[in-house]
Amino acid sequence: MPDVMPDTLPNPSNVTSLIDRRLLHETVIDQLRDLIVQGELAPETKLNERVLAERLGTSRTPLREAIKFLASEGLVELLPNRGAVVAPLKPEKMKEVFVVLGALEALAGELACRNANEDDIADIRALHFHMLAHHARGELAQYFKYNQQIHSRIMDCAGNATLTASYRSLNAHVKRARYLANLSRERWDKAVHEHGEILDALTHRDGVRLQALLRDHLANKLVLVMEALNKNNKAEIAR
Amino acid sequence: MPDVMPDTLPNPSNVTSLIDRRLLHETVIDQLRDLIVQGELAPETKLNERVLAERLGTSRTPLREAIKFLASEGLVELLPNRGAVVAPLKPEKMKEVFVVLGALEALAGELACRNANEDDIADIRALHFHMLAHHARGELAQYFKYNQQIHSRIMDCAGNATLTASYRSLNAHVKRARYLANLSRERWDKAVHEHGEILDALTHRDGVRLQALLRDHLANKLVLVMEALNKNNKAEIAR
DNA sequence: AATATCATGTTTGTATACAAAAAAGATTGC
DNA sequence: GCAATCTTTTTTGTATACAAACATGATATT
Repeated sequence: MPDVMPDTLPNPSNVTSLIDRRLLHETVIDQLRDLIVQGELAPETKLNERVLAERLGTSRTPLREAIKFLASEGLVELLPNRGAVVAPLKPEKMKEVFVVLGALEALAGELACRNANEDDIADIRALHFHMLAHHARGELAQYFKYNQQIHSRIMDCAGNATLTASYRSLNAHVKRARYLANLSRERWDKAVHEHGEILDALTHRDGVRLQALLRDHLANKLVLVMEALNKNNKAEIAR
Repeated sequence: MPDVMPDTLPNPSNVTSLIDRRLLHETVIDQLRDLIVQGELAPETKLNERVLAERLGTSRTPLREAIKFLASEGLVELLPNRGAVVAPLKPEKMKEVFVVLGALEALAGELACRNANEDDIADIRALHFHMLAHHARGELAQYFKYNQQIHSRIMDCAGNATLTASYRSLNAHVKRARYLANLSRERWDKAVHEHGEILDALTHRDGVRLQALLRDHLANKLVLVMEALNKNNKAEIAR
């Protein structure tokens, strides 16, 4: 039969094809988002288009498109005729975000208790014990990683992509604050304990309890972030 | 020697300068969003950049930025190397959106019962009776307008701008489906009755009850939209 | 010297030009 | 006559060029 394999290596000369290949301007969006979320671009930093474009190895046009995209996510703010800045990390805004995230996570917990299958829960349990190990060794970065994964997996178990997208978008704001939260051992232990209860509620598919636990867990996290933000603010004022 | 009046009437030929003047590309975002939400640009319509730019009286660059912005809101979908299309109106997606909206409105109701002042509630009551009047006269468009305003005002009373933003973004999807919902008198009467209870719960600041009512109200609305969507789908298949 | 006005430079906003990819159409081989 | 490939055309993606707005620094006048 015919078929001469029409699509073997159609673009061998493309420089970026080695790694990216078919993702194009979305790369810029992800790169810029990472810079902001990881704090490399601090809150209120002016986004100079020429400089940033050069840094990301692209031109102003795709960068501006990425900026507009992230503006809709709330990570950057657009100033008419004055460009864009990284969205400020205001305590007031943080409170708002946490309240909404609380509702979204509570919903996810409820849905997850209904929809998760046993394999899902086994995966989450595995993540939980990884997290415990890193907690025991005091490895904060690794702990955070598994912590995030657990919450993400619960979110995924809810089986609602729209919910997941909203969660991700709002959670990006929280992630930005994470790097400045100085976790005391006491608080840390408490958070870990809460996670134990969360896993337990999920295991028993106790949706009502899981909702309450997730809400409380988030409220406690808010306290941490607020303390860190206030300390940060004071330091800035004293400067 | 000074000055030959360099900037007198720099753009006398600019057509749009008469009205807009200082709002710039955000105009394009709003225009495009309206076109999509009002159904002028039907779901799955390919967004031809040249044509659309001409239609909106601008160039491709600002239009593309607007498209990226709306992509983040979920109103358009980006196809790599193939441009963008108006996001399809899938029943599955609608279900998801309504579930999340339910959680957001419930949260808003709870917060509104705590934070609203008496003037706020009086305003909402006024809107409610306007809505009743239009319902009595069978004026659907006007009814929808006041209906939307009531829900928006409750949202505002929650005093959480982040919550409001998330709500607006998701609600845009629902608005798109509205124009095809063929409301029977029976259903319509039921929705109006529910609104009466909602107002009552708010008046008595019964947060728990208001939450439940808003969730139910939304669930009923979902049923309507789903029926309309299914009918629409069947019509398309039969076509 | 202080302030106001002007001049310069930088940055954003928009339009256009160019390149790569996809779609549509024509041509050739079977 | 049909199908597959090649060509042409359209459309997207990116870069650049130009114009308006903003910021900044200098000059002049009181």
